[in-house]
Amino acid sequence: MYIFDSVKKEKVEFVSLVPNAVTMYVCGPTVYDDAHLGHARSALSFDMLFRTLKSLGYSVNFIRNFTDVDDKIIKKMQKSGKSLKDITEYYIQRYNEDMDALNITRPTLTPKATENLEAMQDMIKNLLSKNIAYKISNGDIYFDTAKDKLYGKLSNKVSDETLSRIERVSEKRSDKDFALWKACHENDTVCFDASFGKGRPGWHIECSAMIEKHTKPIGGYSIDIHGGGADLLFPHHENEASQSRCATGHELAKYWMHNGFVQIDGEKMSKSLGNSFFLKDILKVYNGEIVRFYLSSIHYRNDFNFNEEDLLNSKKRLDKLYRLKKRVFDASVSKPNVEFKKSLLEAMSDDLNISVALSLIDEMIAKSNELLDTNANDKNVKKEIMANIEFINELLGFGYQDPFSYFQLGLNDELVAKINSLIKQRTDAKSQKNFALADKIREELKGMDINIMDTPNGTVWEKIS
RNA sequence: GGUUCCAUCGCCAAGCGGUAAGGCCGCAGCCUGCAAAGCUGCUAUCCCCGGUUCAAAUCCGGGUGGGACCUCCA
Repeated sequence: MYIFDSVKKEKVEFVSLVPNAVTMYVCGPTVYDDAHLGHARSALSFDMLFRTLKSLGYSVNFIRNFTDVDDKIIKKMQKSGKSLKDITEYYIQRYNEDMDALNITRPTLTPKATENLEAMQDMIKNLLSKNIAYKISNGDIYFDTAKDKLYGKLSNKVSDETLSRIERVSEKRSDKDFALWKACHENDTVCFDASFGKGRPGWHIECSAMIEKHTKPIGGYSIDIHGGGADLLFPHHENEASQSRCATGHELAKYWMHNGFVQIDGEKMSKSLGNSFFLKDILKVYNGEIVRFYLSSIHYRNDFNFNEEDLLNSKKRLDKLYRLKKRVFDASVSKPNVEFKKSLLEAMSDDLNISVALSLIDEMIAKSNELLDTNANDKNVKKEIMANIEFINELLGFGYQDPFSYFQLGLNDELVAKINSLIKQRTDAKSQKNFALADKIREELKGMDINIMDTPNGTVWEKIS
């Protein structure tokens, strides 16, 4: 397995801390709103890593957190009058629903910040006792970045210019110091007790504390892989790495991986620009698997430019897989083709090279169709093809639907009945050599986005686009 | 301003020093009543200029043009 380490900035061979086992931690969402395309991309990227590692035989401990205490959530509380728990539980459920729709595997552990306050407080106490953290007059506790000689080595991004952009708090020892604990003020509703004063945790401390709590350090590292969106490298991951290093004496992660951003029609997607695409809006129009296939079709480190035209094009590629599946649907599953399985796994083992993987699948589809053209009833051929598709699903997470219902997505019973009736009429017309009428009916179906195909076993149809 | 990534066929997109994968679109053929689907074949010398090398889309230098991060963000 080779992965691109975004700290070393090069592709490196992955060697797990413990043989045959991997611990990976990915920064999850702050749950104050519905999940957008960016959340999907991140989850999808690491889902594919998760699946690939498992297929390679590793037992994988995959942790992804929920940030369920945060200023943005508090703002939402004030606006809506709802409780913190009402808001976060709702959006956690929404997040899970949306990710499930994309067939994203649930991590082995999904800790919440509010359920790990003790671990955070322990780490803050630890840092205070070492005089690496300090309290200012309003009660806030800051991390003293000057105490960590390695601060900045992760993102390589801490210049004076950069610092001038970070929020200035006069009592901070240095502008780069960041909050570990934000003290309660008179009107604050979200307050947790701690020996060093009531308050709530800063953002960065939660990941460090949860990793520390849920994993066992080995070989100088807490975990094998730490992942997240490209924007998190600085300051979030820099700060995480620094506070963990200072608190525990060892490094946080052996490898760091960051997924690229999603743009919409060439524009950056962000809350402030107001062009944020919620997953739920897309899922109303397109089946989750189609969205998954599209979003995963480009290498995880590249920027992804989302647009509907490309989505529709990528769907055509997935259609071909399902047409093949239709041809073998009645076969049981045997073992996948050895060469195919090996090459697919090899592609994904090369820093998740999905493009090569997809081209291998296209190749398999063409070969299989050819085989079926000449050996239509060879059970062993069919079984192997089914097994190939099954393996694609295991490794890449698509191809799992019933092939017939896949081509009927978005249709209700009434429409299906009408389509079948039209096809019957056309078949009758054909048998009477009334091709003019048959073609007219075909046109009518096409107007309904229905494609028909005459096969030796009768006329079959598909919903297109 | 600092840091950083990228530029490959009409569109999407691999490639990581050894002579340009794949998909969409298009064209031709087989198949078909005609189609559709499927199969087969065809379609690029890699933004520009230098350099290193027997050999560069791939490495180095310089341009040009985009993007991202540096503020909450996946």
